Amino acid sequence: MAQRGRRSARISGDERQDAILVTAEALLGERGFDDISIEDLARGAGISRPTFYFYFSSKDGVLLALLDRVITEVEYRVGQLPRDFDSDPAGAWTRSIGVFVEVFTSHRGVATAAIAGCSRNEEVRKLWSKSMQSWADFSTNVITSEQARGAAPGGIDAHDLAVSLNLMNERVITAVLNQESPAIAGSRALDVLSTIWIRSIYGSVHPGSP
Amino acid sequence: MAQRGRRSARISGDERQDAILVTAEALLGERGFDDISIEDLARGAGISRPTFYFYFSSKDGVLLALLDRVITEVEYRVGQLPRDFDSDPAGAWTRSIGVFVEVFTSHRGVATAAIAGCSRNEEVRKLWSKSMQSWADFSTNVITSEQARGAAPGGIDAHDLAVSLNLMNERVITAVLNQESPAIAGSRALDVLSTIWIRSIYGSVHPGSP
DNA sequence: GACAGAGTCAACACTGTGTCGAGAACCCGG
DNA sequence: CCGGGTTCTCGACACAGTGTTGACTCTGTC
Repeated sequence: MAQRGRRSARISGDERQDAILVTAEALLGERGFDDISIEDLARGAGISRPTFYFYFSSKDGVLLALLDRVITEVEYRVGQLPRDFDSDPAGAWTRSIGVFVEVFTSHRGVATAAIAGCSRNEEVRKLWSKSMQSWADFSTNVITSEQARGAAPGGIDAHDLAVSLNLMNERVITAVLNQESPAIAGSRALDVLSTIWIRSIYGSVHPGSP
Repeated sequence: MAQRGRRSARISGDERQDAILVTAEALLGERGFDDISIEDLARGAGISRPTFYFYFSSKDGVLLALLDRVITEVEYRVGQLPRDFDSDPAGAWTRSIGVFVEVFTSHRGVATAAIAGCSRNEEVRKLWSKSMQSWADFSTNVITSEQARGAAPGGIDAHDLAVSLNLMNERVITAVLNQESPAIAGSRALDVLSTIWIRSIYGSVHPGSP
């Protein structure tokens, strides 16, 4: 059955759609989103420019699809993590932040294009902000319960703290990925970020030790 | 001498240049940079589109000039501040951060357009990164000396910490100005940011008390 | 073997950017 | 007051990129 006839005379729609995504992610690895035209994507996928519009309504539609996959990967990997904030707070925070660092690093082009795209496109902004919101909510809950059990001091609203720290992560990671200056060394990013999270949540250098 | 003759028959070049800047800042108050065309700027300044190019080489040139003025204002106001980090660390940090919050808030449109523009334009990026670098260097020096005099604990590189906190400020302030979600309330921003700075620099909730 | 639908693309319309070259207004020394 | 350089102005053009339209070609199905 495999390969009925000689070959599928025409490449299927799904393959084409995928070819566009693959081309886009590849091109995003070598240049910025703005320097990629729809023509480039179409050519890379072996179709003409108008045909591109059969699969995506715009260049941003492609970015949206790519971003969606990256976010799903983060959600999945964070979901796999143990929730041992009360037994090992420092380790638990570090592991969560580590997922972001790793996933965004392995999809550098998509991550930077998507975050830059937030200022330009409504839908990209919506999708990204939805995720940021869910991560911030998760952090808020953990911080609130750490404050409730007396492990973390009050003096700051848990939600404000959670949002600010998540925004910091976003910005610091983008700076690293873009090789901006100033930025910090990629190899130290995780360490630096978790230190700041822990110090500002627990108000002390070594939390957890009773 | 005032108003020699009847009036300058033609408006001077400097006035035109200024009219463009004024128009740009006004329009940035009501819509995003991408939604403003060179035509809009020219019309606002009472000139034709080609004439615009006599004064600025592109739309980004205008943004660059506006950003430059904002940065100068921050530098000036930070320079006026007392440098009393050893007698009142919390207050000193809060006052510095407060300058950023105030100046960027009062030039909301320029600030958000410029920061978004970094991902698009080389020169805007250069200018912004130069300033970020100088603020990060300043913070690094203060943190280093706080660590040296034993007021702040080690365990984190002063420069890494300084850069990350400055990037956090940038991102949190932009989120507030853009009314993003998640973001924090503008009225609490200064408080939240300084709390995070102080906790992560001093590793404790109340620094300075010997 | 014709019909439906999925897929394809040449050609077009439009928007915005940037350039060119001809000219108008202005300034100053002679 | 005149001539010549400088500053300033804009109509007309060239161009790149986006998005649309309408006709055409497959491919599987009844």
